[in-house]
Amino acid sequence: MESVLKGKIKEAVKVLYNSEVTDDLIQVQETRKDFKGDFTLVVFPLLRFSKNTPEKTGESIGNQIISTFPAISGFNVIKGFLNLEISDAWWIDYFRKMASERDFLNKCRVNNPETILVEYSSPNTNKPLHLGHIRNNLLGFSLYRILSACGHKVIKTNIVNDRGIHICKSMLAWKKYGKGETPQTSGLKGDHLVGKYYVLFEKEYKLQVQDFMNKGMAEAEARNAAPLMKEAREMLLKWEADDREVVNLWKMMNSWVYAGFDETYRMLGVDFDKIYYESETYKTGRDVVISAIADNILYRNGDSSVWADLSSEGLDQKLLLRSDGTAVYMTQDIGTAIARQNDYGFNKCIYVVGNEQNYHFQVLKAVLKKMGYSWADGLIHFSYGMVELPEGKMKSREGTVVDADDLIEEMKLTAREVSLELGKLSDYSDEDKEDIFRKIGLGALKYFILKVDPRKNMTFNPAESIDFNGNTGPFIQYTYARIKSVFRKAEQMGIISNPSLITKVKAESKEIVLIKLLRKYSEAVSEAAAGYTPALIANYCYVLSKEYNQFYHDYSILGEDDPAIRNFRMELSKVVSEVIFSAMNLLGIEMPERM
RNA sequence: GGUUCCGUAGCUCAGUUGGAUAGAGCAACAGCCUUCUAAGCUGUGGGUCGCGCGUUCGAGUCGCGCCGGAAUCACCA
Repeated sequence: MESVLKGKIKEAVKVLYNSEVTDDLIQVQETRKDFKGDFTLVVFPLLRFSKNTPEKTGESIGNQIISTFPAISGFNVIKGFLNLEISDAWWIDYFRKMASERDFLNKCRVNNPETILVEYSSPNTNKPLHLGHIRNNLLGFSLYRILSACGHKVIKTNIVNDRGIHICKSMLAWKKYGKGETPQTSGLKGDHLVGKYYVLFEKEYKLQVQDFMNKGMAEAEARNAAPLMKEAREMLLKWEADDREVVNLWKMMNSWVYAGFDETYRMLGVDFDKIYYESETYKTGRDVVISAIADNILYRNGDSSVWADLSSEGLDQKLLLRSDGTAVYMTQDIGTAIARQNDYGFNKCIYVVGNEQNYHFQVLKAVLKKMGYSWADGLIHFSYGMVELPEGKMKSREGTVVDADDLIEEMKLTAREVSLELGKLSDYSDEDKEDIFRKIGLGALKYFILKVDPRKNMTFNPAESIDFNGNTGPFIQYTYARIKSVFRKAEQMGIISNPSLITKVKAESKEIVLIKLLRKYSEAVSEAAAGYTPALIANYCYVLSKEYNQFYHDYSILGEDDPAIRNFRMELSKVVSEVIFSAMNLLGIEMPERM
């Protein structure tokens, strides 16, 4: 419609002022709610052609268009804005096509699909997932759904940081103090069990450091000298030397962690197509780095450490191999990126990683390009903001970390409480009820996180539990469940709607507003994909739900006597429910049929 | 100190490529269930868009400078 309209305006300007206008001067936007009309032409840029006042210019163009374009039923001019009114008949006809063809779900498909890897989650194997990981996982998974909806081939991937000194710490503590404790014997989830020993290590280690410091040692020295740290380092060396006992312990404890993670992922409803392990990819990175020295791309320092000089790219010197030859984080990310390009030949690889690593990814890209990998242009750091508590950053040392499993459980409990209080599900089996509680609790959590612009830091206040009213997941789920309820009732009454029977009924303004909103769905998905912003879809869902609830409140659907109007309202409701379902699905949020 | 990001109502957040009188929710207060689900709907109050200058017919949005906050600048990950 906009492009047709722009064409007409262009014609009108030519007829009126004998001037060819470039497209960028024709600014058509949706008319603001508080004015009459559907589309608004901003006339200021056209004054140079009309050589007249904004009001007169608007009048002339409006008159010219209304006489040549039947879809326009009227217009008004306020200041420099020409508000064009589209006839209800046109909107209803538009809706009839939309409802009949049901093509609103894939209008956002691109012409040239790409192969895109989305990396998200990226946990360490020494502690359970927390709220920050939840944001990460939800963003990554939603991005996968959104890009897939646009027709891209998307591979969900994860990089597990399963090696290094941190995991040796948990292993060592378990060996020393664990007395053979397992998830089975303790009843603890595997990741929590391992996390417990990581915390225990830090606690004992701190005591040792303090002890040395009390004897007059400097802190840095004490940290190095503490026997626990020495032992952990020895363990790491043994691991790198493939020491059988250490490797077996490592495998066992990691398997506990993975079982724990899998459960959290299952609860969150996220999964992966391909998981990479740092323990496997760091070697590739190391080999590539070493061969790049021979090509003079990288250089070796006097102490035999290896560096990249990125000063010509406006960056700094970056270490890639330590003087003892071992790999750093950057090295393994180089290896992983190359492995992924070999495995999938991706056009883009999107890293869902917190904004604290902005510099890291700038360097990663620069190093790969320096090494001659032109595909490195396709590496994209989807940098999202931190989740903070009212008193600031979450700190594991101070025990202020919000545990993922706890939070999920809490959300389900709250959903149960609210639901039971409202008592609308009394005829459901316990199993069905629990499933609904889960959908609502998780829906509230996911929406709470995804509705915020990913780039921004966000605040989570544990004291005020996540809301179920207003701009929330359950509000949107409720809107959906209401529509479903209408159709259950319709079935009982034997009323069936049919999109092909939509005729030019007299529509209420709220109904036209809904049609306009539905029309914008694919646009919202495209924009969310282009800008990597699931929040746009969340906001779209809210606006649509809010508008529908007003309509629902003000008008009767099944109680409407005029069969044509009833049919139209039923179809309108049905398409709204389908769009809500589909949009929320892009956020990974499930919809209950009743609640 | 260098670089990057952020600053909108008491709180949590929206705000399209610069467009008209800056919007929601929560919290507070006042209403609406004999009717398709009240997890809803309606209304009231609440703002120096951090501050200043500039570009423009027009700036919450763009540029520059301050103020405030965050991240990063490791032979950590």
